[in-house]
Amino acid sequence: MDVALEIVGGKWKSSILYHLDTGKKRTHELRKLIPDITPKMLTQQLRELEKDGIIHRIVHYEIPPKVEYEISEYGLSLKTVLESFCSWGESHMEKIYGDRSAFLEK
Amino acid sequence: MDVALEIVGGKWKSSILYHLDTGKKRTHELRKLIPDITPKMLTQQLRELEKDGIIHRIVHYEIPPKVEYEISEYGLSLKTVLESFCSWGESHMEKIYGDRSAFLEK
DNA sequence: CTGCATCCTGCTCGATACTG
DNA sequence: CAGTATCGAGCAGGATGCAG
Repeated sequence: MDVALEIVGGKWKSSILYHLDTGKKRTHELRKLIPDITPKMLTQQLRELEKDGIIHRIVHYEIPPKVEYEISEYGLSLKTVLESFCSWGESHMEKIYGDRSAFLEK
Repeated sequence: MDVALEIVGGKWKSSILYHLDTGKKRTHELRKLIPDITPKMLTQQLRELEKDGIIHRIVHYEIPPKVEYEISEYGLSLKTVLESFCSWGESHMEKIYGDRSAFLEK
């Protein structure tokens, strides 16, 4: 349990995984998709996910640099679990706040 | 997602839920089951779980005091999700460390 | 464009001692 | 037995500036 939490527990990891689910993404694309994340945190969380084998880091040696990230095959096994976890969170949220907008106003 | 993480994210909540799964427990029983937890943290985490509607707090007004905690009906819906999440963590752990003992030595 | 290094802040959690 | 209060440490996370 703790092991699993360490992997998804980072403040931004769920967001990153959520967006990578749509397909391979470049670093800058992720920044736009997650506006509030700082470059540092993005890199840091990506490194951790990579270290855990959840995502792949694909470096293209060009000028300007180009780096892409995608969910690994192993990461896909996590995705399934995360989805059920996430949908529980959603229904819980609705129970508490009535609807999503009320929460976002926080 | 973040909503769900806030609920299970506490350092001890998963342990507490795990033990309460076996049935109603008194405060002191939980302390024995989770030796490293301090009284403060136990109470704090229990209060948060109670606030989120995951567990029930049953107070018996006696001398000496007697308080019991049990998983609520709503908490049961979380349990299912947690179990799949947890078993993913276990298989991940085995992939990384080979087996459990290697992890516990950390 | 991408990523690292540095410094700093805030929150979570731990230790300890105390009340009803 | 159950819970609270206070203090302090550690670490994840934010801001900023620099490098390849």
